[in-house]
Amino acid sequence: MVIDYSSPNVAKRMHIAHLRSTVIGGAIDSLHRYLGWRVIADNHIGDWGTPFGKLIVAWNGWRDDAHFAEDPLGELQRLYESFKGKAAEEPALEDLARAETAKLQAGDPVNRALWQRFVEISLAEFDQLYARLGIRFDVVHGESFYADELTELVDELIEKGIAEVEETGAVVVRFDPSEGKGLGKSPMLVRKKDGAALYATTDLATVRNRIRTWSPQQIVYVTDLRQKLHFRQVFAGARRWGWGETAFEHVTFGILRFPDGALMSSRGGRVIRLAEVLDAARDRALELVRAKSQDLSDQEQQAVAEAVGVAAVRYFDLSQNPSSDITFDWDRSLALDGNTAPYLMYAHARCRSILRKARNTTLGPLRLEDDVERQLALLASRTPEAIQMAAASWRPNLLCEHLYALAQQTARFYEQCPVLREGVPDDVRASRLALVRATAVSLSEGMKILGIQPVERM
RNA sequence: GCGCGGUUAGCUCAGCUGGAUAGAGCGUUGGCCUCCGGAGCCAAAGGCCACAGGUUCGAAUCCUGUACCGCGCGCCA
Repeated sequence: MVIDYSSPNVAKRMHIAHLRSTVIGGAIDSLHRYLGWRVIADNHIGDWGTPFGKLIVAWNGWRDDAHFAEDPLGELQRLYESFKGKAAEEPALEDLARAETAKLQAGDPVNRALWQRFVEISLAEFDQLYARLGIRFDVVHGESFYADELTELVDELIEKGIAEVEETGAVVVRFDPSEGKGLGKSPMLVRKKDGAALYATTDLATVRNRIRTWSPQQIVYVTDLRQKLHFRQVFAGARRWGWGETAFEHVTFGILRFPDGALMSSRGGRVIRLAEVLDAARDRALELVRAKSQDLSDQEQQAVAEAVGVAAVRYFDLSQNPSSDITFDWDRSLALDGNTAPYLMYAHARCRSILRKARNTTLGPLRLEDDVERQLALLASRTPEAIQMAAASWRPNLLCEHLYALAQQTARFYEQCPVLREGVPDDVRASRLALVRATAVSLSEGMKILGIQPVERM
C-alpha cells in the first residue's frame, strides 16, 4: 500500500490545519503496518509550480536579508504573502512571476539554485516537526520529482485517446457519466493552453510512477474533502489508462475552523503555527508535571512534558471522526484531563507503577470474579478488533474511542480492585497482576499506533 | 444549476455494514484520599438525534423529499 499524506507546501510554515492530514495519515499508516501491510509512506510535498516564480520575484525584489538570516522560512513566507499584495496593485508582477516560473522550469541555473535553497529550508523545518510528532516517511517525492515527464504523459494521454485537444490548445479528459456521478459535467484539465501542466497532470504521473515502482494493491490519499472531485477525476483517469488493478482510496477529512466559524487557511491569513501549538502544549504539560511529579529529575520532567503535550494535540485531532469539520480551541486541544491522550497515558503509567512494585510476584491464571475486572478483561481483549475496525474504516478515532473506554475501566479497576495491598489472596493477586499487565500492553500498543508515546512515569 | 459533506445535551464531539432505558468530555451541582499514583473515582441535572414520509419485528443509523449551514465545479494547488 502506498499512502500519501501530510504533503505541505514549500516556503510556507506548517500550521495546525496541516496537522489533520499528517496525524490522520500517520495513524492510518501505522494501523496498516501493525496489521502486516507493507506500507510506503510518500510525502508528496508541493515544491513546484507558479508559487516559485512569485517567490523568486519577491526574493529578487524586496527580501530582508537580516530577517532571512534569523528566520529563513519566516522570511520566505513573508515574501510570498507580500507578493500577493504588491501584485494586486502592480499587475505586471504577475507577468514577471510567470517568466521566472518558466525560467525555473526550463532549468535556468540561478533560479534552480534559489529553488533548491527554498526547498531545503522548508524541509529542514518540516523534519523538525515530523520528529516531534513521531512521523516518518519512506520517500519524499514532491511535485518537482515528476516535472520532466509531464509533457510526455499528456502526449500519451492524447495518443491513447484518453484526453482530447481543444481548439484553444488546452488538453482535457472528458468523462462519461457512467464513470461516476457528476463526472460527465466535470472534465479534467491536464494541459493549459500555454502548454503548462497542472496538478491533475502531476497526480497522474505520480500514480503511474507508484504503480511502476511498487505495484501496490492500493494507493491511499489523505486530504481534506475539498479535493474530492479532483481525486475522483484522477482515479477515473487512471482507470482509463488501465490501472484499474490498483485500488484507489481517498480518505477525506473536514475543515479546521476557528470558534467563530472562520476558516483556517493560509489564504485567509488567520493561521496558528503548528510549532506554536506544540510548544504551548508542552509548556502547559510541564507546569503540571512539575507540580505533580517532583520526584522526577528535571530532564525526565522535560521529556514527559514533551510527550504529553504532543500527544494531547495529536489526540485532539485523532479522536474526532475525520469526516467532520473540527473547531480549533486552545483550551480543548491542550487539555490534559477528560477524554485526552494524557488520560490514556496516566492509566498506563498507573499500571506500570503496579507492575514495577510487583517485580517478584508471579502472574497467575485469570480468575475474573469481580464485575469490574471482568469488564476490564473484556475490553482489553477487544483491542485487536478495535485496531482492525479503525483500519478497515479509515477512522483512527475508533481506536481512540476504544482506548478511552479501556482507560476508563482501568481507572475503575484501580479504585475498586486492589492488587498488591495487604489482605489480597495470592491467587487473586496473581490474576489481577496478569490483568494489569495485559491492560498495560493493550494501552501501550494502541497508543503507539496513534503516535502517542507511553511513558513509565508521569 | 450540478455534485459532495454536515445538522445528536449549554459548549465540543462520539455513536452511521439497523438491535435493549441515545453516550463521552468540558461546564454546572453534590460526594470520595489512615488505602497499589486524586492528571483520578462515584453520583445528579441536562437530548420530540433538523423536519416530513418510507422500508423493517425494530431506525440517530438505510431510502426519498424538504429546510438550513459549509465546500467544490478547466487554464491556482
